[in-house]
Amino acid sequence: MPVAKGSTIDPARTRATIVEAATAVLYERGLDGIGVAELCTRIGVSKETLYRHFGTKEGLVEVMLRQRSERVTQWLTAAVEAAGDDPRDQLAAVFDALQLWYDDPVFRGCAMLNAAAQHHVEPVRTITVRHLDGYLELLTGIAEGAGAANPPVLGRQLLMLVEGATVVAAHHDSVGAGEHARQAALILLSAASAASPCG
Amino acid sequence: MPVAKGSTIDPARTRATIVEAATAVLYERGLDGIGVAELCTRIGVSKETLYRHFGTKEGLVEVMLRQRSERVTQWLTAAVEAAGDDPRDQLAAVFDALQLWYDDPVFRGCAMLNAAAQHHVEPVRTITVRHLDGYLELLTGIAEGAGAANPPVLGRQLLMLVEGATVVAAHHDSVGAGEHARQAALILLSAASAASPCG
DNA sequence: CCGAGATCGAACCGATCGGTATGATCAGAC
DNA sequence: GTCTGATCATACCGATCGGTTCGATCTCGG
Repeated sequence: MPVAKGSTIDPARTRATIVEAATAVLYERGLDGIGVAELCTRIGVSKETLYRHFGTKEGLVEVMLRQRSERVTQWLTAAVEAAGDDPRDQLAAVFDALQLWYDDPVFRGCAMLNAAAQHHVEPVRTITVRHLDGYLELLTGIAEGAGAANPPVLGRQLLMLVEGATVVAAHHDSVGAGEHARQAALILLSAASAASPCG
Repeated sequence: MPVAKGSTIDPARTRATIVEAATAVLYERGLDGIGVAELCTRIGVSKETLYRHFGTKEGLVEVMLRQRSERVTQWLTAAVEAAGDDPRDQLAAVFDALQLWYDDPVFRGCAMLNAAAQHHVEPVRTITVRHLDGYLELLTGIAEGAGAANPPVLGRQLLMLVEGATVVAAHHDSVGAGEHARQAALILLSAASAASPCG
């Protein structure tokens, strides 16, 4: 049932299916936690096909990490846009979305950070840096919209809250992690937006 | 020159030396980034000796992670105690200490989190959870000392800032990460301690 | 001075790793 | 109907993995 036999119209479809399935399996087991042979079995594709599409295991990993980074960032961006124009609502939407992720039974932390923690290879590290760049841009934008005194710094502090909440949810306790981080974020936003306390 | 030949008085010394050296090498290369053979060469010890002391590679990893977790936590605790009685000074001391760590050329993020990100084995995950427990206890104590309205929640939010700052420093940019996190932490502390804003 | 035991170096083990090659099968284009 | 090429299943490759074994060497306690 997987992928399909023969040249089923579409090599691109095969490639997409591989990336899709590999993303789930590699996220669950860890990049080095499963060999190519077993990975292919789980995906339902032959090694020959996988290597023709991606060259090496590393190649597949990079493609899938890039796609995952893009999707997650777009997902968060969409949540922000759906929250309206109030920066406080936008920020709250970020952490509400994160809590939904934390509650997913398959949640295992940020795939890019997990990858960077083990694969010291340069391409993977670059993907992770770009991924955090995307988050930072989104959060700094909210900080700007709120009229923060120093949007880049506030954006970075919010990034720390996002990543910290994700780490705590993944490795300690996910219950209420998003909510607690959201409360903290809103406090920081308020403090940075008021020219002086109680102004 | 390493460890010493024959039964040099002290098997315990050999064991300690192995843990010490393995900690540095495994932190730099990643737990699965180096084989036992090369690891032994770098340490300057024979495989036979390593396996007699630790049974398996996993056994060595667990011993070294436990030791590292204890040391780091004690180091942070000492920094807090040296900062005096003012909770604000104590909290600032935490992030100042962290920034020193981030500036170390060998800094590669939290070893326990890196390990948990790849080794899905239970013992390693347990060590990581205990590690975060230790941080949380320290930070919640500061929150209590500051008379926070809800010390457990504030402690958790501070934990997120600590871990978030470490992630950002390790995988994005270490410059000023500790300082920015410290500013955010102090804002949260103020907000949680004041019964009402500007009270 | 001799035995116990800690260590070393190196050979060795089976398993698994990432990656390649082969031969057959099957779908679609022409 | 035939050719192209995407796919599969399988076998295979050398390298490396974690782990074991062995003989020699050295230190210390008695």
